[in-house]
Amino acid sequence: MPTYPVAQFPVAVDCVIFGFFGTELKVLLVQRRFEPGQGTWSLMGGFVNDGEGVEATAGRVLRELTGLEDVALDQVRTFGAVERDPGARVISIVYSAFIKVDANHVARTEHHRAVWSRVDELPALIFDHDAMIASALERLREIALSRPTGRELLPARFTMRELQSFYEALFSMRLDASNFRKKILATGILQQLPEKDRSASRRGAHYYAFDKAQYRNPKKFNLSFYLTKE
Amino acid sequence: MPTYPVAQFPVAVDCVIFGFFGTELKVLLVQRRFEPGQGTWSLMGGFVNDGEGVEATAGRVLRELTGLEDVALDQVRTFGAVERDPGARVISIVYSAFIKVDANHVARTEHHRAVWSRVDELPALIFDHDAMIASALERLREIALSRPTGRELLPARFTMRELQSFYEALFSMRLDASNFRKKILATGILQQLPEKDRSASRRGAHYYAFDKAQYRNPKKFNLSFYLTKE
DNA sequence: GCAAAAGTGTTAGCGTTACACCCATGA
DNA sequence: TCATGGGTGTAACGCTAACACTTTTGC
Repeated sequence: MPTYPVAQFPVAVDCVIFGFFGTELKVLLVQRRFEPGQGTWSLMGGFVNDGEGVEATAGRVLRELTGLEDVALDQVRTFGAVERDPGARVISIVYSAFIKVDANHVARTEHHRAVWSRVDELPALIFDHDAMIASALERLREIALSRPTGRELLPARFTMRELQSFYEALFSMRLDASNFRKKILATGILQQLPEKDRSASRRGAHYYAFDKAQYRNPKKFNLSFYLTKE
Repeated sequence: MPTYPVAQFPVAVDCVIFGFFGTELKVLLVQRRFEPGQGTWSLMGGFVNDGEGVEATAGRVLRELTGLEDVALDQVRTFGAVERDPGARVISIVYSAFIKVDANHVARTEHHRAVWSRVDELPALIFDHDAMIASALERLREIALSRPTGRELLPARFTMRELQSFYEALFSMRLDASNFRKKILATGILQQLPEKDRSASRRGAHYYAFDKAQYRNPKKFNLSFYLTKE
């Protein structure tokens, strides 16, 4: 450290938690529990503690809200404008996480009065949390074009239509089912399972799962999504 | 702010300053001026002051080192591991900047004992500054594939070969001159100037400049660089 | 048989790579 | 005139978008 005195700040971590619900991409919002802005919709956040790495803070925040452990967290961006929080100068590091929604953490999220909100229909949010979500979404889109994505958001097995719906929700575009199938199968990241889902059609749709090895290291992966209609 | 006490930390900004020298992409390194690690090679950095946005801190750091104003700064990533600086818990936000090297700031950089170092031949660096540079470089590569890049690094006018050399240095690959020319011209971001550079060939190579309007908003921009040889 | 979704096949066209070839000019 | 880098042309190929078509099966 230099010899002159150095200013110090509270450092927060805010988490953009994504979930996928059939055809809708959503983020988890909570109602802020203290002033300023108590009761306003907000991302789940927390302050970095002494002796705690910021990634660990993000993990703790996620665990508090959802009970989930060992969830991959991606650092998105840091927001450090002077006036971003009118109550105090807080520098906030945004992380994003992708979770599969199930009954286990519903009780916890309800305790925090958390709700899932569609990313394209967000309510008014506190501070710069709308920009935080926009950054996280932009990053997610970039990632989804350059490497396999969705394993953390989709159930263990899923139909081709469900996977397509995920990409359609992410990019807000309709994709051609035939071409989507060929492109995604060509990457080799999917394994076809013997079982079928018969809920949506007479014929039934094969379930797929991500191929663990190929997912990490796909031979070929250059999805380019051009919108087909709408 | 919550009712319980919240830890506070010094927050630093470290700048990865890129420069392009003919065929070599370099970063500006300084010798650290205080302990721990005084004298070790390091990125230029500074601490965020009270009432100063982190982007402003980055601007100040860059100005101190180079004298340059109004340089575009990109936030790269925040490094917040507990032990990253053994002297004190410091959370550091990394910014990158691209500058055109000229005589004006050489005096300043010399005052800081700064040197330009090739990105592929970096000396031992303090703390996690090697990871910071790696992150900045990775980001720069991503950006260069998705939108016009190089205006901040190249001189006001440049030959096609120089532009190609920039991409070759950035991606460490040789590109086919004929195809590079066609691809980059197809984006419409270049204006051919009437003057020629006769230093490298008998015939002379046209100078080009970036078209201001097209650079911001190119009609078509999907450079995909496949290496041709080596 | 029919409807409805799953899944396959085909074609035209575009964009790319690789490389041959022409151009301009100072020495 | 020749060497040198600048610049143009082009053929083969791969990939994509669009969409027609076949399959399966409960009703």
